[in-house]
Formats: sequence, C-alpha cells, structure tokens
Amino acid sequence: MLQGMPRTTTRTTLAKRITSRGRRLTKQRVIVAQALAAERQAISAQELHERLHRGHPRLGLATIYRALEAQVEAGMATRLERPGHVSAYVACVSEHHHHLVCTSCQRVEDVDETILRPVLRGIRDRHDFQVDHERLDFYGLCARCRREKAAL
Amino acid sequence: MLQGMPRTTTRTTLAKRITSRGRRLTKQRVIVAQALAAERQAISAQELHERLHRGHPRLGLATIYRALEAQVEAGMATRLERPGHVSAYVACVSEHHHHLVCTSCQRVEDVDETILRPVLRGIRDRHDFQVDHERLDFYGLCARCRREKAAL
DNA sequence: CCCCATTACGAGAACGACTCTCAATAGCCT
DNA sequence: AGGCTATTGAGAGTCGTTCTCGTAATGGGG
Repeated sequence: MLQGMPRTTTRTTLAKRITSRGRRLTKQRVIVAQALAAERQAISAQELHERLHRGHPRLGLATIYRALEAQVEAGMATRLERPGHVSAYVACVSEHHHHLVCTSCQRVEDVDETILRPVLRGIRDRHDFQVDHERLDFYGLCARCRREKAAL
Repeated sequence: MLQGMPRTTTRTTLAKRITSRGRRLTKQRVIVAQALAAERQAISAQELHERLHRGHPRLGLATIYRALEAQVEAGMATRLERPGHVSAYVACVSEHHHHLVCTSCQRVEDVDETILRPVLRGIRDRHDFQVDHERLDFYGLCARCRREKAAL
C-alpha cells in the first residue's frame, strides 16, 4: 500500500485539501491522510501509528497527532470519542458528518443528513436556541454484526 | 448549604437513586449529588472539587470522580465532553437525555425528546442499524446570551 | 534553480485528567 | 452491638495527548 505516491487525480484533490489554510504539503501529511481515507473504521492516533510503523518507521506519533488535527480543521476528518478519553478519527467525504459507529467492528457509516434537518429546525423553533455545531453520534450494532451475533 | 441533611422527600428520592444497584448511601455521595443537582450548568470533577473544598475540605478528588461515575451509571447524570479531553457532568431528572449546551454561559437545557424520536426511527429503518446509545449534544447560543450579544 | 524565512518533523520530556492502591473508615445487615 | 464489605482519602501511577527544541524540509522570491 501507498507505494509510488500517485501523481493523479487522487493526489491533486488530496493536496488541495491538505494545503488549505496555508498549510504545507508534506510527505507525512499525505501518508496520514491516505491511510485514514483507506480505513473504513474509526481509528485512533496510536493505532494509526502502529499500523504505519512497518512502512514508515521514522513517522513520529506527534506528527500523526498533528496531521490528524490538521485534517479535522480542514474538514477532511472528524473526531469521535471512544470510552476512556481516547479520540478516534474518520475521514469525511464532504464537510461535516454525523455517524453510526458500530461498537463491535468499529466500522463507521454516515447518517443520512436529511433525517436530521427536522431536528435542527425543531430545536431552533421550540427551544429558541441557535445551534452552532452539534455532535450526533450513534453507537450500536451494524447490520452485519447483528447477523453474526444472531448466528451464534 | 447542605447543613443538617434533610430527612424529607428530597432526601428519600435522592437516597433511593443513590442506593440503586446495591450502592451504599454515603455522606460524600449525597454531597456530590446535591451539588451537581444544584448546578444548572455542566461542571467538571475538578471544578466541583474546588467548589466543595471550602465546605468539605476532606472530600477527595477521587471520591468525586467515583461519585460522578456512579451517578452516570445510575442515570442521575450524563457526561458531556469538553474540549481538551475533559468530562463535564449534568444532573438529569429522568433516565436519559440530550442537551443544548450554551457555549457562552455553559448552561444546559434538555432537548424535547419528541423531536428526536423520528430520527431514531429513521436510522433503524433507513440504515438497518440497531442503536444502542447515542450522543446528541448541540452547542450554540441560548436565547439569553444571544440577546446579550445583540445588545452590545 | 537556488536561497532563505518559515513551517513541519522527530524524539523525548512534560502535562494533565483520570484511575489505582492501600490502609483506615463507615454503611448496612443480623 | 458486631462484623463483613463497600467506600473513602491521599498520593502515586497511568496513559493519551501536547510541548519543546534542535534539525529537516517546503515553497515563494530573486
């Protein structure tokens, strides 16, 4: 994985995102961004560090934290909270997302945003509260894990 | 505050909740529960410790953490996440709640649960995902703070 | 294309919220 | 009252995350 570092479309969009807010395009940030995008599940900085260590032994943990933080600021990822005060990250396709996190396989789905619109409207109307940002994460069992558990 | 320790209705309900799951009714847990219930805003364990230190100098920080954790388990409180990996707590009247947290005054309101029911249904139906628990917290400006800001 | 200011990296130390340990204490049941 | 056991308090320990600082790399200007 990750060999050669593509010069194609994938790279240009990634580069554009990474360099937003006047940030520099470094090898490390590309590696972290690609690795996170390749994941389909929430992953913590330390897990990412372990996973990347084989291919990139000199990639420091602090750098991963910094890269992930940059991605969150750039809207490329969101931070989820795991039990025990650990952050986990997921790559985002668009700006902002809400998630279904499977507590069994850690896989993450995006919530259909149209479901949520009435809620935000209801809060503004019924509570007279101006929502700036929100954390909407649902934890439970995805369809696959539910089937697997039922099969036992 | 807190002097005499009431033998009345307030106490019995509180005691009943504290002693759920076979827990013992200790002075410390009562103190913490009353203090949290008296707050109308999200408060961290350390803040609670500072605040209670004058009246209860021997009340340890670890005890406060334990008492808050017990309250969360007993459904008497919920944990919110503050920036910087800090937990803050709010007392709950009923079982489970979702919140509107004012980022200006830190005051917390409960979300009208009827607004949320369609969302949970939609997730189960459209995503085939069995929600176990969820974190639904909205951050923004409450009506009062919005008026105050507008007045400037 | 090369210089240079500036930003980012790497490694380890520092930080801080939280948890654990253990001896002492206090609830609660009989 | 008496004893079993959960709980407390204080400090030490844990662990995720951030900071520091010397070094390396980036990208804009000449």
